[in-house]
Amino acid sequence: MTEKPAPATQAPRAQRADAQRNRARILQVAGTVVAEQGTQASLRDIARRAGIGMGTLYRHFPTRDELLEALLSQRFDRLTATAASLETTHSPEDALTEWLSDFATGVSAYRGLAASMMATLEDENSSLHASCLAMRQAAARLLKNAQDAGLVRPDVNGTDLFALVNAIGWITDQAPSIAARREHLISVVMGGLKYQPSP
Amino acid sequence: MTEKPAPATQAPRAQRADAQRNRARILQVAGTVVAEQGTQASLRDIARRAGIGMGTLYRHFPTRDELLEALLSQRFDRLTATAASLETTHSPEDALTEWLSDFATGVSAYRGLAASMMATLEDENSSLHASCLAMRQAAARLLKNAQDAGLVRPDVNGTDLFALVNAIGWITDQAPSIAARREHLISVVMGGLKYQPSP
DNA sequence: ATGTTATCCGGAGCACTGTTCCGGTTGTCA
DNA sequence: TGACAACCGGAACAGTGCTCCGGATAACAT
Repeated sequence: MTEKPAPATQAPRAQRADAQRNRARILQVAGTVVAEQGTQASLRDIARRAGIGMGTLYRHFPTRDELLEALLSQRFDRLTATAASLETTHSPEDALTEWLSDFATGVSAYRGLAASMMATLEDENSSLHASCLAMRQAAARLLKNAQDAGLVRPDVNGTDLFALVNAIGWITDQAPSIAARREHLISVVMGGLKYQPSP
Repeated sequence: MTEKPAPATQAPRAQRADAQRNRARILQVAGTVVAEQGTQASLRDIARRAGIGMGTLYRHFPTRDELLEALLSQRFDRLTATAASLETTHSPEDALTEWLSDFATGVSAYRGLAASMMATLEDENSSLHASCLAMRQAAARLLKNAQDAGLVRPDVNGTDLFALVNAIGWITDQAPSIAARREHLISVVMGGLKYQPSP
């Protein structure tokens, strides 16, 4: 067998400067294009407008999800942190209400974002899956607090909550006339979450 | 001006037999394929499996919506009739509840159906738009009856209702784990519709 | 039975998509 | 200064929706 002459832990070369430049440029352009066209934006278009080739884009982000993840991870992390913060500073009811409103606003940042998140819910290989999980768990804590305080139906779980809010997020980027009623629709669903003793 | 020598109302030739055969075959195959792949099924695939060319398919159904409309119109009409019937035979609350459950079942018939309906909500040129409208209006009547009886929040309109049910329909074909909780999610939203006096 | 012709058929073609692959270039380190 | 791994960019492939048109043919008139 031919052994490597190099040391056991072969240190990989540092990332080249042009690679760093390209990655940054891709992210910058992708932010613009996704804001324009939604999460289903043409990858070829992103590459073209960034002045690079398809190969370059795919090497940096082998998957659309990985590109989205790079664009959205800060947003997710912020929402996770906000949940933890609200948990200590607000009442269970206010914390949940406020966080959901915050989340719903974020979902509307990019058209198609709700669909992208749902698509990766059960795909553990997706990058978005990982970054969503922490956020979902943080939200589930807020939910549980509200349930323990008797303010929310006990038969709703974290996945239900996530699904409902994403459903609202999705429906509101189907038609402008519905987007205008987003807050209203959220209030209806929130009312449905509230605990209702059987008559 | 050159007048037509033919009679004033020039009778068009009868539709050819092969055209009728092809149309029927397209509908049959489209039903199968859409059941398999959802409303975004490949039109080329439908044509191929029907043993016809793309031109034939597009002449019979110039738009995907027109094909869907042909597949779904009976379903829509039935839901409209059901609404009218329930209005006379059931209490306002039961009528609304039962109809929504019926509608929600229908939305799950084809994957992507909720998205297709929403996409044509504001596109008056779409065939689905027309066939949906009567159904939506019938549903709006049920809603109004329930509101007049003080059973549903008065600030919900027919579009809100349609949006909410479609949102549930959409979310349930995003992931199997959520589809399993469809009835549950519907009950939460229904709870939110119920009138809640301010505390 | 035969001829005319409107109607219909089917696929080639266009512009687009996501994704893979590879020959040539270039930055980096010895 | 060289060597070479890392990197670049685009060609290529298979798929999509949709349009267009030369040729086949069913329905009608004679």
